[in-house]
Amino acid sequence: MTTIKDVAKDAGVSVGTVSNVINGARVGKEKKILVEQSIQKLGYEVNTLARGLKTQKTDYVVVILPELENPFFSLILSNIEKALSERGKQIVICISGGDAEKEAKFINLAKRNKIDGIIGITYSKIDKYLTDSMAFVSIDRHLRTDIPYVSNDNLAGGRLAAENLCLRGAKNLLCFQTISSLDSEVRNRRRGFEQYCIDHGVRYNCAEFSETQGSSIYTSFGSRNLIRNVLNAYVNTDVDGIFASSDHLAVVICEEARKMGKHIPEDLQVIGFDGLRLLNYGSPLVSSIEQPVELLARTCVDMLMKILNHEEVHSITNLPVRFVEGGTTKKMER
Amino acid sequence: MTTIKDVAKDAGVSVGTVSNVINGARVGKEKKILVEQSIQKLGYEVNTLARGLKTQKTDYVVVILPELENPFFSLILSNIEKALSERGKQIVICISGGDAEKEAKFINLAKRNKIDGIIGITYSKIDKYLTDSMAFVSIDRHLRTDIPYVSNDNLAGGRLAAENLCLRGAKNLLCFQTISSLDSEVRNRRRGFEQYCIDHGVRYNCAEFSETQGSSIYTSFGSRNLIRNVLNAYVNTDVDGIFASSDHLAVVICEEARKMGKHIPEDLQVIGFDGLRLLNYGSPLVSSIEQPVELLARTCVDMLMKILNHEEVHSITNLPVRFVEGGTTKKMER
DNA sequence: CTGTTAGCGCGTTCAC
DNA sequence: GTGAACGCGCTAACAG
Repeated sequence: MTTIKDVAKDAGVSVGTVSNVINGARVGKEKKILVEQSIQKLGYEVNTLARGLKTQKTDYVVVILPELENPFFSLILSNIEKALSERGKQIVICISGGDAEKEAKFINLAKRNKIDGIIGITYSKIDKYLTDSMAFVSIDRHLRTDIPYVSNDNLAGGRLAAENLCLRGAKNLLCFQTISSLDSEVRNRRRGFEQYCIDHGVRYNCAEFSETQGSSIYTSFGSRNLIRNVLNAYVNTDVDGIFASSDHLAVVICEEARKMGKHIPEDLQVIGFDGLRLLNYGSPLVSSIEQPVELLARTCVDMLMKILNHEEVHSITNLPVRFVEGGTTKKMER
Repeated sequence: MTTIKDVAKDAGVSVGTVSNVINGARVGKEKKILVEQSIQKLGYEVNTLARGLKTQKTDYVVVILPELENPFFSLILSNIEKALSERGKQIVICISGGDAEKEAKFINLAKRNKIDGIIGITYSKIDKYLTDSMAFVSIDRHLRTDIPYVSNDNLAGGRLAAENLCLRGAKNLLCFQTISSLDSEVRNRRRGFEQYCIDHGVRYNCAEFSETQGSSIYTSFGSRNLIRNVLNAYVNTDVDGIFASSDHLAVVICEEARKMGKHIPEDLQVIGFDGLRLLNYGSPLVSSIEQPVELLARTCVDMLMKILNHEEVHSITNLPVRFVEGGTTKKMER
């Protein structure tokens, strides 16, 4: 392996000068050319470990995600990757499976490895593992007062869902969500939903179920039986509009309701949350409140950059959402 | 930050002894306990940069992927992550967008950063960027004779597709694929398809289209017009069975064919490749040849570990595939 | 501008 | 079994 010393010797200058050339400091024209030639000739490349040891920085950013098989998370990762790579940062992924210990382990590793910062979407209790020294941006979750977080306008999203069900003729609504949602900003989806119903005198109920721990806690496919049971309790009442706390849940609800003989959207309208699309590109899977994933990712990354730059940052929780028509709600006249 | 020196001082031993404790070398019992206590007390953690500088290893592995928004790739990443994290490796992701330069840049970065190895699924010409010194495992692509690769049994997959179309009554088949597929092992899908047709005297055609470069080259949603044109040329012949080289393509073909008035699977049966499912968990999106993604990932990782271990490895190209029923082929009597 | 040098934190010789 | 000293490759501070 060729080092900075070899280059210095070959170019007939000192290592300091070589270092200056590499890092764009002012260097005399001729020496600079000499050094560049030697670098070319020897095929020299900086050893970022040595550099990091000195500077305590690595240009790595850890992204913590509960899952990758859930398209919503891979979509977020994809967008974060774009924004981060534009900033010259590389991404180390941590797939936590919702396991707080694994998250903690990774945060520790990140510290040891002198990772520049962390962007995390986490629903477990990791507050105590976070040292003040780490640059951390949270998504959809308020972790600690000193940790900024970014989320869409969940309150407006919930309201929007209720409103769109009502506009399409639903009279008796149901808010259907997972327990784990209760922990995070996501709970505001329900709040917004309830607000609208109360403000407009709409009949409504709220149902929730706890997802089974394990392989696919964020997918709602593992908990199909639970969902079926909850749904059973409502399907034969005159509930005619359901707001599900995620598209995953909405898809399963639609499937199960159809099995129970319901026609969607004629008998029962369903609105999900996230705005997922077929293969991430095609048509919406269900009618939904769409999250601005790209903006969300970009906002997180900007925020992290500011922190690394020692600028002051504040949480942002009002990223705009919108209703998208996906075939599980009735068409509206214009 | 507390260093190994601090621990040594606190424990009243030398740094060498502390190092030995950390790395499990033989150390006197009492001193060992002393050191461990100090480590606890001071909250000491090894600086992996300093260690890496010395050992030239980092426990990082780069995974190169064309895209993340394509569920097939995120599924692969998910499975690779599982296998790799079991081995104590961390993952740095490189999303290339099919850009050879970006891939090259990352391979270089990996070298500079003393990354342990690379697992890559790449369709561009990166042969020349690969230095012999890097541990590299390729997926679905034969890059160079000295670089091992892993792929499923594409030949059998193609045959299986043709066979299943025929078993379900299709008489005039069409193999529909993208140009970019031609470059890699994926081309064997067509070969297998043709083999079966020739062996069994089945009428068949092959159509291909070149995907537009850009944002979503692997998704087949950007190239909808092209697909439509190709399809148009065949849809009014008596073609009644299509084998698409990916599920993405199959989905678009189905949509477009339906728009053209075809009923699927009655008038036209379609089989894709990959075995993607709704939201990665639900029912198959289309009838398809399913890839053993988990096995594929595990095989890659095992192979990489062997390389790092200086064991000899050989390419594996016969991972088993199977047909999955997804509603775009007719039901078969049993 | 340029060269010299002192660490960054750790692993690894050797002597003992 | 233990400790002192050296070097991994680089940056930054300083002196010239």
